[in-house]
Amino acid sequence: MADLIERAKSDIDALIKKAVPALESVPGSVSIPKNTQNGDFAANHAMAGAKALHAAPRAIAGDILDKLSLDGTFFTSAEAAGPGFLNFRLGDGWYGDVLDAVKAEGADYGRAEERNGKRVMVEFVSANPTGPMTIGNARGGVLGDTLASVLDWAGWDAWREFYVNNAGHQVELFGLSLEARYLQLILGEDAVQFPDNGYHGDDIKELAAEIYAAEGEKYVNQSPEARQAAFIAYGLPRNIERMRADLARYGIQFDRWFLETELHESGYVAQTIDILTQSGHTYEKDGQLWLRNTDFGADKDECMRRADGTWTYYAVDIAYHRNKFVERGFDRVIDVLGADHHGHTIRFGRTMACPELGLEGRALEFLIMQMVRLTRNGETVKVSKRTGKALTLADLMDEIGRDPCRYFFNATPGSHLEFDLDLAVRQDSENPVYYVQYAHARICSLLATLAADGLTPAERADGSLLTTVQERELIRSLAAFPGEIRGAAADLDPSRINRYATELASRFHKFYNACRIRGEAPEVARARLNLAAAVKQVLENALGILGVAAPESM
RNA sequence: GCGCCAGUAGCUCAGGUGGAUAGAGCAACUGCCUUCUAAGCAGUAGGCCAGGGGUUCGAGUCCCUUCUGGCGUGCCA
Repeated sequence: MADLIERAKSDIDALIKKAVPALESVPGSVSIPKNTQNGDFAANHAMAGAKALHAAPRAIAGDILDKLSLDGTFFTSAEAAGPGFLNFRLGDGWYGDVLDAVKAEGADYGRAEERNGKRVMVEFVSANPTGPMTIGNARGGVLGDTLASVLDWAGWDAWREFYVNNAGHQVELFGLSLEARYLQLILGEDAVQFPDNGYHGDDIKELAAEIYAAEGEKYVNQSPEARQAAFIAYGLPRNIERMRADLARYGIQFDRWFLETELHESGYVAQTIDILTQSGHTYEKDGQLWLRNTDFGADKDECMRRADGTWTYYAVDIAYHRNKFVERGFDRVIDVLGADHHGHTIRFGRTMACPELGLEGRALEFLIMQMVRLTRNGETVKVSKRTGKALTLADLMDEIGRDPCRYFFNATPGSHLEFDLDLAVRQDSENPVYYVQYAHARICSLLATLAADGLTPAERADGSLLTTVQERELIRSLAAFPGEIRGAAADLDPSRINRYATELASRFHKFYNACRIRGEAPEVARARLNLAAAVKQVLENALGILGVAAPESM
């Protein structure tokens, strides 16, 4: 990977330490100043070393400058400024090198130079299969999917997994709801009471109607248990298939849909909890089995097995994570969860420390995202799958489409996200995704139009032909791409790529308005066209990570 | 009560491991298309970075505290 910003920074660090070896142990750093009048890079070594060297920062800076040699480097000047910064300015060669690197690496520009050989699982969405995907899943979907892409680009072997809770209370409720709707079709709506906590959505009614249409009244005289089991067996696969289809429209495909029932049927849950029992970390109370999670520093203990013999979610989750690490050997696991799960993540982290479980020290991380706040007319709207009033992901795809949705929901995970239902459609024109896509379409048009005039991009870049402020800032943005991917991976913040793409587009639009191509001297025109082509490439790479289309015209 | 996350322009939000004059979009106002896509660009205006202490050469950023909001503290997942 050609990360020319990183290389320039480490070059500066080395140059300074070579000039004044006493700074070798000083934690000086090189950064990019906000204001470009302060140079392209600023080093704070003189300030950081003031104490150790018992000298004023400006004096140290002067000493460094005296002994510094810039011959054969990327830099054309270095000067002391402000409280003791050393400001370095890049020469033409560096700018040309950036463009050549983009051209050389093409669709791989930004990727880590080599795979790290490690496998990371990103588990995300994992919605109950008791109804359609909702708007509540839109955020976790794009964050998880994009995070996996970012990790892949950063050198990891990324695996996308959807955990299907196809067992447990919610599924029972699903069966009861289907049963009620089915019987209501036959016996009349008033003759059958709908379960209190049942799923009220139309999708349940539709499934019940499907069953009735296919098999008639055959279930009326069966036992409730057999009937519910049959309806669950009918409904869940259909719901899962529908979720798969909805997510595919959203641009998300999983490597595996992991069924919770697998953990039950194989006896893996029992086996896992048995480890806890054998090692003395559990106790019985009122016919229930409890994990003494306080042993590991948690604020409370956790129920593992209910009095009726069924496993709790917590018990199954321990087994599932043991499966991820121990059975399947993932080096790292990242669970993308809503903020309403954060309490669980803290307590679960404690459980991981149980020595006998084999999960101690394993790299389990949580990407906690804050909730999406839905508003209408400025007021918060409460929606839930159970009441059947949730806006579905399919609705979103119909009304807004994939690209704006993926861009909109890929926002800083830690911040609340406001989604105004009234503005949902209008967001079309406001969404920055169009700003980015427009830049790409503009470049495509530019290249095509000028090719018709016989003008093609320069084969090799010459930085001395690209010297305006707009050209230089644009090239620096191109150079920043590899570092942005690394940062997004390190911070588990895929929304950084969104912001990067928006800034790159912005700098391109400024360049486009400031720098003409047609009518300029041929060398200049071809150099600028080469720059535009490089921007097109990096926009495609960034949009590819985001799962957003890069249209050739708009 | 305890725990986690947050509070930055009228609104929605950016502000790597502390750095030089806190940024962008929307909304408001002024300009720019007989030549490469105006879904664009240039400019004006808008701020006690919730309040108060502290750490140091230097704080939106780190520590303490108060206030406000969201979420959790289910044998739901």
